[in-house]
Amino acid sequence: MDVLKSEIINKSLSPETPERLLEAAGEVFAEKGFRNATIRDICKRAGANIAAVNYHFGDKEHLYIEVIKYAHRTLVKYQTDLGLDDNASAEERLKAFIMSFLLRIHEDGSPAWHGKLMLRELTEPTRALDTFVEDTIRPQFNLLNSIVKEVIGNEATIQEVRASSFSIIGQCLFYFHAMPVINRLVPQQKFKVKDIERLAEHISRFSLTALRNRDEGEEKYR
Amino acid sequence: MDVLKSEIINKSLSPETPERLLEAAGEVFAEKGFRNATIRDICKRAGANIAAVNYHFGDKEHLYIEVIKYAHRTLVKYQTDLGLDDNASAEERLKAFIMSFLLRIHEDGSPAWHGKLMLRELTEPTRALDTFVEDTIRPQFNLLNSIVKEVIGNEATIQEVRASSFSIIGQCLFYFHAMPVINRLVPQQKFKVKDIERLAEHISRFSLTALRNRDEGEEKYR
DNA sequence: AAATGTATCAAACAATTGTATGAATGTCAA
DNA sequence: TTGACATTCATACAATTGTTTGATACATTT
Repeated sequence: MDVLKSEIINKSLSPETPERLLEAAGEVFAEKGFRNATIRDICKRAGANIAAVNYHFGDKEHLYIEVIKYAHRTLVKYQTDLGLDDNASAEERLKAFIMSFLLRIHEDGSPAWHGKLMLRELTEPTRALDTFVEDTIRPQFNLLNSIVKEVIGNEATIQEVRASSFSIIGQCLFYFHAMPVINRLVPQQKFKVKDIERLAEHISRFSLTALRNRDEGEEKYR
Repeated sequence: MDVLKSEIINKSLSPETPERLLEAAGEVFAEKGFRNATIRDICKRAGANIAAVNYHFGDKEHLYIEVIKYAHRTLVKYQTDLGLDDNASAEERLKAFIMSFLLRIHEDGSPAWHGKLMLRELTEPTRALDTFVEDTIRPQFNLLNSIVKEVIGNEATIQEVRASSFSIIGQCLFYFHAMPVINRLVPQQKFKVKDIERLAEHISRFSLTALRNRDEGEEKYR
């Protein structure tokens, strides 16, 4: 409603329904997956008619593609502002990266479905994954790689850097993928913002000590 | 009704069709998920009639439950024999654990669908997850915890031990969850048995150095 | 006011789904 | 053989799905 004023300048007069459809479809797709999501459910949540999807987006698949784009659009807003100064050390930047990663994935706030949808694309990829990897994931991966390389030192091979990055991402993603199992294994553990911070602390410590003492492991195992 | 009775009493008479159904259903469920899997597809792969599922298992949901049990039955066979002697060090046991974990998850052999099905249960749990956690996952988790505690030392709190175990499992699971993304990020990387071994080597090194130098991280961050 | 084009609506369509049914086939004991 | 039983088969059914259609309401322009 607030943004309606600025949007009116553009072409058509009804920007509301498509946006409501995108938001509702995002929730449903994230929750049920592409095929289990029904157009009727989406339209019902959006307060729109059953024919609205076909009218505004053509068909279900095109709606999904637009949802992915929509999610990507709002995700890039989040991931830029880490709030750390330019001359921060690699260690600090790594910790900020992990914290940001965890928060972005674990948000219970308004755009909660973005993360779930991303997870679905990771696990059961659709045609949308290719552009998703190139536009969203690879930049993040490159950023993490550069941080890791700086912590390890310049003697690290690209393979070692990548493997270490995967180790870090894997630790973060675990708390997202395996949530139902975690809740059953350790029922008393909660995941409020405070706990996420503690989690980021642990992963940072774990990873940083592993990276800094890499030479020790090397001489031990080579 | 009499379906269950007959299934129990003389299973020696016609063990073929139910078993073929379980095997085919395992593949399809793992590949498509519960709701996207069609009975027609399952029966077709099993070389059985469309009515076979309803006859032998009642309905689709009971078939799924039996598939989970069936998968669990064959999984426990794999996970016991790690092939390490009794007086092995904690470090060696950790490495063996990781290697076994990765191999079990990454097998391209005959029972390839067990892992995928497990992943589906992790991500989108059904009623079968509860018993699955208690019977299969928790014992493994306890085993890993004991190993980690031995590496760190007795001064470690239970929370630290658990978090470290999660860090290790997370690294392993990542190469299972995010495979489509990994293939796009690093297309040249292959995952033959040889590569799995190298992977286990990396995760072991990464985790062991993190665990052994835990005190360093502590004084740095506390 | 009339005309035009856009958006929404209820209803119906064809395809696919899980499930049920009754006949046909096979098996084995009496 | 006959008869009882378990199994398999083709077919049908009801429910749900994505999609289409034609009528209707609304806003802007002529």
